[in-house]
Amino acid sequence: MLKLSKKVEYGLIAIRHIASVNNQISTVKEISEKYSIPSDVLAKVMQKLTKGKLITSHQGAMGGYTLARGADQISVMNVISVIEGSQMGIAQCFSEEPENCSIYLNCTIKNPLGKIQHNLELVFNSMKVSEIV
Amino acid sequence: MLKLSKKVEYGLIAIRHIASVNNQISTVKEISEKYSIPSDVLAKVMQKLTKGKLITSHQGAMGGYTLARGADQISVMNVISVIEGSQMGIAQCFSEEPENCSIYLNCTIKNPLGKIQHNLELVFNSMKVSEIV
DNA sequence: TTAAATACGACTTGTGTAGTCCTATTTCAT
DNA sequence: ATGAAATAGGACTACACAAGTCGTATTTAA
Ligand code: SF4
Ligand code: SF4
Repeated sequence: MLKLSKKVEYGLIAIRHIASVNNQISTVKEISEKYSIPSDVLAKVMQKLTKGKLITSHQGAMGGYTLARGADQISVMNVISVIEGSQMGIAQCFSEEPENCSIYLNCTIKNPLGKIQHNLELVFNSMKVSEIV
Repeated sequence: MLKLSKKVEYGLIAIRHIASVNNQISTVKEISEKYSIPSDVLAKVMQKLTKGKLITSHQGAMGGYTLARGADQISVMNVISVIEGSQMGIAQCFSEEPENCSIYLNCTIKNPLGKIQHNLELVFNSMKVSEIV
């Protein structure tokens, strides 16, 4: 609970790695071996990051990945959103239809939790990959 | 991912409720009906909050629960810790033995994630139940 | 003595996480 | 052309956790 998924961690490690080698093209094999990450899992993470336009893929032999923008313009929140495929929500009613929560109408904590949600967004948005290198 | 559990939400709703009726004794039945919470689930949540000394139980007929301290001295973090039974950790290495993570030695993001962890703790610690009433 | 309440363990069901396996496609280099 | 190196992506398994249900024991006021 309240834990980042391994996929997100792998994504952060990979992006930070590419930034650390000055945005030179990097492969899944290279990264997975260097950080002991299962290559199949990392491969799918990279594909999601590509679809999310955080990195750019270069297919074929001698291919790999490079960053799609500066490391100072990629936040932890960006990585979370792209990999999870949805907005981060501290409670059900923030990430899906509020009506899905059977308690919604009687709920007395959604507003205060909204404040917490907002503060968490500030934290994740303000931490950029460039600070991690 | 990064979502509070229903147990925690139920705990917050219950504690807020007791505070809202000026710390008068309140029963599981009363709270579960008022907020449409499954009573069995709420019952176990209340037992955990009791063991965690956030609320006090009064057994037997005419029994129920009251707060064990002022609503301004119960934080959202307190509720999370007591109900989850462990410290909140944004990554495995913050809530259990770091060695459990097979990547730990090669991990390049644990320090930056530590900063995020610290900021999240600030957010959850600063929000008190008294602000929710 | 009875009824109302908490205490607590066992169980089921559903969802999500992490990882594996297999195949297709793209592209560079020979 | 061909083969090797790389990304693309679907199908599947194993496991852990979340949420809820059920049954029973214990406590205590009236
Ligand atoms: S409505 Fe209340 S209970 Fe339902 S998800 Fe939002 S916060 Fe949680
Ligand atoms: S060590 Fe790195 S990868 Fe392992 S849990 Fe901590 S942060 Fe996540």
